Formats: sequence, C-alpha cells, structure tokens
Amino acid sequence: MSKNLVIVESPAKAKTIEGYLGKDFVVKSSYGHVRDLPKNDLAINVERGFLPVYEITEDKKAVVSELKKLSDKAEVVWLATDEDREGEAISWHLLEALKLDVKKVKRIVFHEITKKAIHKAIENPRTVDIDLVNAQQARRVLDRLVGFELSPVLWKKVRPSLSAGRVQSVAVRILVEREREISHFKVASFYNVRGFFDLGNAILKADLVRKLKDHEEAQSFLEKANGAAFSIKDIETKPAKRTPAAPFTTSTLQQEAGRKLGFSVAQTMTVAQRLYESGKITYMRTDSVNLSDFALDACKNEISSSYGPNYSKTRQYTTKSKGAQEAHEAIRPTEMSVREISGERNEQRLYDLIWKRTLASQMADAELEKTTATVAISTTDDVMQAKGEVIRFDGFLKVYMESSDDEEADDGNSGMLPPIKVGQNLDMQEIVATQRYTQKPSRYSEAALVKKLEELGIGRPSTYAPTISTVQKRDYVVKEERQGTERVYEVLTLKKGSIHGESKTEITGAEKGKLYPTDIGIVVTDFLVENFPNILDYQFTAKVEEEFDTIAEGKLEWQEMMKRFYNPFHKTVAQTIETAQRATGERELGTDPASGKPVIARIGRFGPMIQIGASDDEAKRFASLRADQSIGNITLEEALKLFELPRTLGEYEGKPVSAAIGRFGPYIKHGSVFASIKPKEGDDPYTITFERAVEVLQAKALAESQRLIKQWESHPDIQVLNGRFGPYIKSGKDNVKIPKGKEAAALTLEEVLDLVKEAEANPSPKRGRFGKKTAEPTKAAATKKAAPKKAAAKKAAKKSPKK
DNA sequence: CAGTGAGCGAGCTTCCGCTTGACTT
Repeated sequence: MSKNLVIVESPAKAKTIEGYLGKDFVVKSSYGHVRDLPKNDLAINVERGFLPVYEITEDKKAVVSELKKLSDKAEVVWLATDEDREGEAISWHLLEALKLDVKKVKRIVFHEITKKAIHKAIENPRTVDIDLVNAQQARRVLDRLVGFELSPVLWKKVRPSLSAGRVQSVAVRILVEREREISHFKVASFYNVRGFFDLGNAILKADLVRKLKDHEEAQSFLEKANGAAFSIKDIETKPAKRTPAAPFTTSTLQQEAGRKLGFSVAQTMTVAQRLYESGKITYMRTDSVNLSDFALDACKNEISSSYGPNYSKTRQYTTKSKGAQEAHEAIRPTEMSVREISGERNEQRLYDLIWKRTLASQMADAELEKTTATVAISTTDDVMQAKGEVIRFDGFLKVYMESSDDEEADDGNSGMLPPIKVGQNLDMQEIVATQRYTQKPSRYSEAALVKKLEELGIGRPSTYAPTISTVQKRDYVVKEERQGTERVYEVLTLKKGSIHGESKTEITGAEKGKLYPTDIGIVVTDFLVENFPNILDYQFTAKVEEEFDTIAEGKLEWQEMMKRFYNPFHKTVAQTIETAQRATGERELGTDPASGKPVIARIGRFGPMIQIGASDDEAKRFASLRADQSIGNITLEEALKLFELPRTLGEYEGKPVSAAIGRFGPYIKHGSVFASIKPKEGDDPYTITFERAVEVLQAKALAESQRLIKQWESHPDIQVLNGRFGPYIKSGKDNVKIPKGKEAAALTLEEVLDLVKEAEANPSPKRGRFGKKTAEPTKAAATKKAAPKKAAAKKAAKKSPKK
C-alpha cells in the first residue's frame, strides 16, 4: 500500500502528476466538489448563524468511499486541490467527509503541472486555510439564500417554476436592457461621399471627411464638385504598431471560437474538454493569462526556429478581468512543438486556434506605416482623404490575427495607396454619395454575453456555458436567427458632368444566432429590478466579492457579513410577497375598431396572449401570441389578425377543413389530420381557398402512401411508415419509434399493438408551447388529474429504497 | 399544431461552482 495519497480535483491532472511522483505516491481525483447543500431543501439554519447542512453529493458517494479507504491506509494525505476559494473549500470538505486526522494531512498547491513545480509544492506544505474556506461558505450560502428566496416570489407573482439568482438574473437583465436600447434607438440617415480618381494605371479612392446630413447637402456637394479641380494637397506618413492579444482564457476562447469557427459556448467547452483529457492542452476553465516558464521557453524555441529570433518577444500578460482567481495557467498547448494533432476535425480546428494564439502572444509587434493623403477640391474648403496601410514588419501577424465583433470593419479602404505625390492633379472619374443609416446597437451573441459577464466579474469560467443554457432553459432567453427588413437607400453619382440618382435596397437588422429576451424574461426582469434593485445591480457581485475577500483575509466573520446582507433582504422578500401586484407585462395596444373594446397584450396563464375587452367584460375574447411575436413589439393590426384564425374553409369527405397557425407554423386541418402549408409555395392561412386546401391534403395523403410500409385492415388508424429518422409507427396522433434491431417490414400486428401500448404507458416528456413540461398529452383535464398521481408515485419511489 | 386565460389547493419548482461521464434525440 502506498504511503502517500495525493488528491487533486481533476482525473486528467491526477494521471499526469502520478507520473512525476515516485511509486510511494498514489494520486486520485475528487472530481470537483464532493459535498454540497442538498438540492431540494434550503438546508441553512438562519437562526443558528446561517449554519449550512452539507451532504455528500449523490454522484460522489462512490468517489468518497474509495478515497476514504485509501486515506485510512495512507501515512500522509496531500490535499492538492486548486489554489482558489473553491479549491480550498474542496480540501476542507474532504477533510470533513473523509474524517481525516489533521496530523497526517498536508495542503499543497501548484500553478503549473511540471515535475519541478510538483516537487516544490511537496516541499512547502501548509494547512487548510479556514478563512478562505469561510469565504467560500459565505459565497455558497449567499447564493442559496438569494436563489431559494427570490425564486418562490416569482412563483407567486409571475408563474410557477421560474428561477432567479445572483448570476442568471443579471445575465437576463443585460439582454433586456439591450433590447430596449435597440427599440428606442432612432435611426438617422446621412450621406457618405467617395471619390474615384484615375491615375492611369491605378485608381485612388478618397472619402469626404465630413458626413453630409441629407439629400440636399449631398446634391449641392456634387454640384460643386462637378467641374472642380482635384489635387493632392498633403501626404502624411506615420509609423504604427500592433501588439498581439493575450493567450486564451475560457472567456476569450469562447469568443474567438464563436467568431472564427462558429462554435457555441457549450460546443467550445466540449471540444476543449476532449483536448484536455487527451493531454493536448492545459486546463480549459481558467481566468488566467499567465504562461509557465516552461511554456515561454517552448514558444521562444518554436518561434526562433520557424521564423527567426527577431520574431520572438517573450511577454507576460496581466489579467484585466475583475475577480480573477488565477488558479491555473492560460489555455495553451501542452507541447508547443506539436503543430497539428490527429483527431476529429473540430478538435483539430480548436487546437490550431489555441496553438496560434499562444505562439502569437510571444511574438514581436507588427510594425506598420499608415499613410493619409488629403485631396483638395477647388470649389470648396471640404477635403477628401485616402488612407493606406503598409506592413513593414509582420511580427505576430504571421501566425494570428484576432477577429472582432465589429461587423463593418473592412470598408475597402485599407491596403497600400498607389504612388502619388503632393501637388499632383487628379483626374476625377466619378464621385458617389451613398445614403447610410446610423447603426442600432447589436444584440449579444452567447460569447459576447460571457464577455460582458466577465467584465462585471459575474460568474466563473466553469459556469459561463451552464449559465447561458440555464437562461434559455427557463424560457427567459431564446437564441435564434431573425430575418432582416428591407430598407431603401439613395445613391447619387456624379459622372461625366452629370448627376444621376437611383434608389437601391438593402437588408438590415438580420441577425443569426443572437440572444433575445422573451416576454417572460422581460416581465421577470422588470419585476426583479423594481423590487430587488440591489440584487439586480450590475455591481452587486463585485460588492459582495469584496466582502468575501475581507473574510478570506480573516478580517470579517462570514456570519456577520451574512447577517448584514440577509436581514434587510429577507424583509424585502416578505414585503414583496405581501404587497406587490402580480406581474403580467400588460400593455394596451389600442381599440378594436369592430367592437370599440380595448385590445390588451399580456402574459396569461398559458403564456403571452391578446385580450379584447377589459377584465370585467363578460364577452371578452382571447388569442395566444405566436412564438415569433412578443408583447413589446406586436402591433394592433397583428393582434387583431390573430382572431381571424382558425378559418373554416368548408367540408371535404364529410369532415371540416380549416386553416390556422400552430406551433410548427401554418397548417390545414382536416378532421384530426394536419397538413403543413408553406408560405414559400404561395399558401397563407389567411387567404388560402378551400380548393387549394384540398389539394394540399391530397398531396400529403399521396406522400404518406408512398412512404407506407405496412398497415392492417382491422386497425385503419395504425400504419408503419418510413420517416425522416427511419421507420416509425403512426397511431392516432402520436408516433412510436421502432426499437433498434427490429425489421419494420417484418413487424406483426401484435408486436405493433404492444409497442403502441408500451409507448402510451411511458409517454415521453413533451415541451409545450407554454413552457411547462408535461408527461401527458396537453389535455387540461388530464394534467390536472395526473399531477397528484405523479407526485404520489414520486413520494413512494423516494420512500421505498429505505425499506 | 385544439382552446385555454378564474380560483381552489396539494405538491412540485429554485441558487452557484467544482468536476466527469452516462444518457437520449
């Protein structure tokens, strides 16, 4: 048996370290935290000094019992968890959970995983820092109290099952406020002017320095320019330099992988995890931009041998992000000499990005020369400018160029200027004045939101990706592609002595993969900002972090801090439950011209809806908003249109035919049969004729008959069909998947009936349009009855293992 | 892919941060 047990957080790390220590050491992993507050209970005794009651997390029971066995037999237990607040707490929880004898426990830390660093750590052990542990307990308890007291307020005042928290609520707020900025933004137009001058063997492009305010100014400028003489008045050349970006942290990796590779935040982390586990990169959840001496050396060698020593410049970067704890290195390749890796394409692409970024961070600045040529116009004091840029020494640009979120980065006016000299007369070819519009602020992408959160010090590298998915799971936020709208702009061209105007169109506001707050997200945010402004404050986390630091320094007792926070907070919670109005996001859109009644958009019991008639009106009518509509943006006309559907078109084969828009788009309904219609094919539920609807139904029946594998005369409502994902059974309205290994064509009626029965007994959870998850088909009566049954079954299941 | 939108009440939901697999679609 080994004399020494070393416990680290990550199994990949354990494997590496075991190789650096002798056979007297066995290295195991805790797989992160091993104890936490229970999931379904507050588990904080507020009266007894906020005493938290921890339990061993369900999926860590096996880990803990193995570690317990090993630690009992070991002479020394080395707690080598990360050197940050959470890492210190993990060590303390291990101490408690394994009931370790303090005398044989040593706490060690290291920032880089090299033989030298590990041995140095072993030579400098310390004890567990209880102040730092208490700072973590304060963080944990505060988050639990905030989350478990705020969420129930939402259940009472907005809708059940909603959630609120220090991190997620602020994340949603950021999106809600941006959305408001966008909708309040007043778009203004102006004119850009660009001149094209013929130099014989090249064209010189120069832009009017001043923006022109409207059509009249543009027109009069072009009239002045008509027949004017143009000449080079001045040429100015200035040296400039560009410096490389720091090596990757979690947040910057997510941003660059999003921009350059089109990865989502979660996808970046999954791919990086695989690279880490196979030993190709260092740890991927980090806020540090530090590189180890080993890595700096490796970069220097790689750069010198590939590009020459003049391309090398060793630099150490310092973090700019608030609250960085820097327990790890920056994200880098473990071996700089490995330029390419084997593996999946996405792993290769991400590795390439990391390799280039790391190498570039240790390379020389790029040296540029920027030239600005000024063009004088004889008939006005206005001047035009031509700008060029020449790279004198490429430096780090040889391997890596950071991308930017700015969409209009390249205006076609960079690169080298053609040869010109001061005083030279220019032959004007044409001058074009183009109408432009001021840009609305852009919506956040996932990675841009992470960047913003990081700047505010909110959230940690390990939680950025989960936070983004939580706010989407709660229906506060949706990530989607939105179509732009067409916009007209004017182009005035002066050419060969005459001015010619034309109208052009462009698409504006189209956005792909951006985050949008939903109605429920907006209503919840407004409610929280109104009632809990301090928690929703962008500075809240930064303020409590300062106090956690004071606790970690041993200058403040954590219970004292908690008391100061909790007492007023809890009072506000109680008061809000008592006095706050239900939040519905109600907005009056106008008056229904047909009835003279008010038209109101609000959140109803089942989601966003339109109501015609006041709440005391007995004849009031309702309609649900479609998924692509929102309370904030819907117009009176669009709202009234919702009441025109479903349209009854007539009767076909004895059953009614109607048209409407459902969750999956516009459809024709015939009895209980649905057939989608596509606007692309010219069909629209508002205008489609009965004859066309019947054609659609017949086409669908034909397509289905072509995919038919099997059916039985005795059961006309059951069919075996070929679907997009393989064969399936169609029975009534629900489809049943055919299990693997079964030949669809060989199924007997008995087997099919069994499969259908089984599927009915175990319905797969369906996600409704209105957010709630229901195991039953969405019959209101069925869910009402099913709910208590489900709860009872769950209770029974909970109790039974104890017996 | 319906129409539902009021209220009752039991029993449920919920936080953040540290780690991986084991799952399904």
